[in-house]
Amino acid sequence: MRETVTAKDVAKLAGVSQSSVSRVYFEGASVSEKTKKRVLEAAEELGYRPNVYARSLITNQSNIIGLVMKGVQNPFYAQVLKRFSSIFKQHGYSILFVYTNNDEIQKEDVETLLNYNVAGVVVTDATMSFSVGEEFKKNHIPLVFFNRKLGTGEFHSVCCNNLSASRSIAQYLLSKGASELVLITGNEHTSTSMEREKGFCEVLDQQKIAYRKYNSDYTYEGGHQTAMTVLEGKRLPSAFFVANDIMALGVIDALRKNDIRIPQDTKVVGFDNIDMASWPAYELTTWEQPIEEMIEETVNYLLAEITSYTGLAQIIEVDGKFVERKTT
Amino acid sequence: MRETVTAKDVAKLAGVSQSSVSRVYFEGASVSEKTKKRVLEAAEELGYRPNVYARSLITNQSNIIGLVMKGVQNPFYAQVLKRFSSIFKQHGYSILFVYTNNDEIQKEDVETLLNYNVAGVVVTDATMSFSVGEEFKKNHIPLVFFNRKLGTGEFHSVCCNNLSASRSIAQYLLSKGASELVLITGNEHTSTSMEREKGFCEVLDQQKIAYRKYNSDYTYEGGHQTAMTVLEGKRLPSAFFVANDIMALGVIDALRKNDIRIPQDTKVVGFDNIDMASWPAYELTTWEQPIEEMIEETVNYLLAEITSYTGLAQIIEVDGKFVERKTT
DNA sequence: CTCACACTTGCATACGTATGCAAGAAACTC
DNA sequence: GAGTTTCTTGCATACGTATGCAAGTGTGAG
Repeated sequence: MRETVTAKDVAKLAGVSQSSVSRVYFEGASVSEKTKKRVLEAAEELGYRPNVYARSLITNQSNIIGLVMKGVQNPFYAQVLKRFSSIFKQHGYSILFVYTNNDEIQKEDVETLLNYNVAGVVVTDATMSFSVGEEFKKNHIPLVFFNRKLGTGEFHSVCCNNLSASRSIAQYLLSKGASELVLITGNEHTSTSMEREKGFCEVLDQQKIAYRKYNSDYTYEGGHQTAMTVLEGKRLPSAFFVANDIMALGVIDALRKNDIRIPQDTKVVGFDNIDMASWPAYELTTWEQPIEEMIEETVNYLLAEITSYTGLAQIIEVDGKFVERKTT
Repeated sequence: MRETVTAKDVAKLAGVSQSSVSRVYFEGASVSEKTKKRVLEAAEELGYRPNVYARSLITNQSNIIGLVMKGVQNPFYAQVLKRFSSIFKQHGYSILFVYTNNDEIQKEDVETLLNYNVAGVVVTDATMSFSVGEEFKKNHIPLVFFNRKLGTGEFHSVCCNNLSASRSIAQYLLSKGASELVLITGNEHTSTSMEREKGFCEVLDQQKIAYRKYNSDYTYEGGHQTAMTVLEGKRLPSAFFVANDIMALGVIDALRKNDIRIPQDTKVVGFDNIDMASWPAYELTTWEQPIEEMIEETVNYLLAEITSYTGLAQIIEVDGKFVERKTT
């Protein structure tokens, strides 16, 4: 039923050995131009494609990048997915997409990645235990935490400089005369949430400005719900700092539902600068994460580690920039 | 560096043959409970995981589903991605995510899918040439067009009943007293766009209602831009039918920018019922595509075809339902 | 022409698993 | 207990490729 064309078939047609066929398709092997040409012609005629499984079996390598993601529905990560897929394809890698329901990456997911002997792994918004990270290290599989950190430098990580960003945001809000603030964080176990909280609160504490903190979950619904809860309290805060944009949109809609005018009655600042933040319906002031730069850093590191594994980890923080719009 | 534990190692420790180990991990092979237990214990102790590449090499099968997608940034497809990943994982399949930049799926992408000998393929919003579809058929790889059609029944397809849906929408708008309409389509080469146009226009033609048609691209920016173009004309249409929600949001924002009140001055109807359609900022009237049902149909077909390939194709159309909100 | 060297090629084998076959063990029938 | 059937197991081999090794080819220097 399925006529598999093997290197042997091509060899026969081209009048060479199977080894030579193999060498034609193997980067860096030594073949003469003449046989290369003959092999390629024969391959073309037969419709030969090297069998990735046989190849991976023997080389113990693959051209697959594992991409672990949870919040696909957050436009920020949708864009991240798109860019990673696009760039890795250019470099000849395919994407094994691993969706994690739970916050923490499951053992099952890790096994999948190990089973396919992925060339590298990008973990985006899923959290991961230390031991799982070690598992990859043990297998010499390069790993990057994208927009997350784990531990204290044991693993490679590419992030926005959340600390300085959230400090800037706090200072900006204070300069606008905000007096009583509300902070809405994302999943409290994530480094991004903790850092954005830390930088923000540091400044406020220092200036002895009162603030309330609410914990949410990085989703629109979460932001919306949390804002509703905030509004149950008597006092309307003078500004909201929301740990990501999609939650911020939920907050804005909740405020509007309560006929609270933005930015007159209160202000809202998000984080990410997703496309929607610039939509006329929201015009959200936010902090732009430099996605392209972050992705480039991630890809470069992974490709380098794939070529020659060192296991050296570094925490790379890129700045991004403040984007002022109409919610402040 | 990488200590690979093989079935042979497990066999030695368990005091059985490699074949027996293999049989323990192979669905449906005959092994006694006793040896099964011993093998599993030995495997546990050594940390054995069957090598997928060796397995695929010999069985000529894989546990990979290829998912081809373009508009990841459209929340509709983000949700589709999430659901497919989740469900296929439950059935023991991994997802090879293939992002296509171009409208049409590239030869390169097809080769990737064939190289990995995917168990099945789901093509969502990418268009595909007939010959490419035949390629999969030739290799007995089940293929589903999700929310798209190709040809006239040669390939399996799961769609919303676009024709009847868009007819209903037209009738609804007429019942609301709309007199001069605007239709904004998506990518004009896609079956969804053509069908939604056809159903809509059929009704209008029949009733001799005037309408203008504009071609756009299924994105927010496209919808926004197209609406701006529409508004350059002198007459404001009494209603817009926009071929998907994300474009419709762009249309709404464009209308608002021009101080046009919805639904008083004009009305807007979308298609998909993405989460954002229900957000207070938009409250978009739309047609709900029954994602869960469509996904279930797709998965069932694929799983059945994977178990036993027939190559029989069917066009499955599910109804969905009208969701009336505040833009009409 | 000889020798040394670089380059190219084929042979044989290995990667880790699945599976047909035959033999052995076990269970069951009469 | 003998005969029959079912279940279980090990042996050997195959899947399609990469690669060490040795042999072959060609090139250039002297």
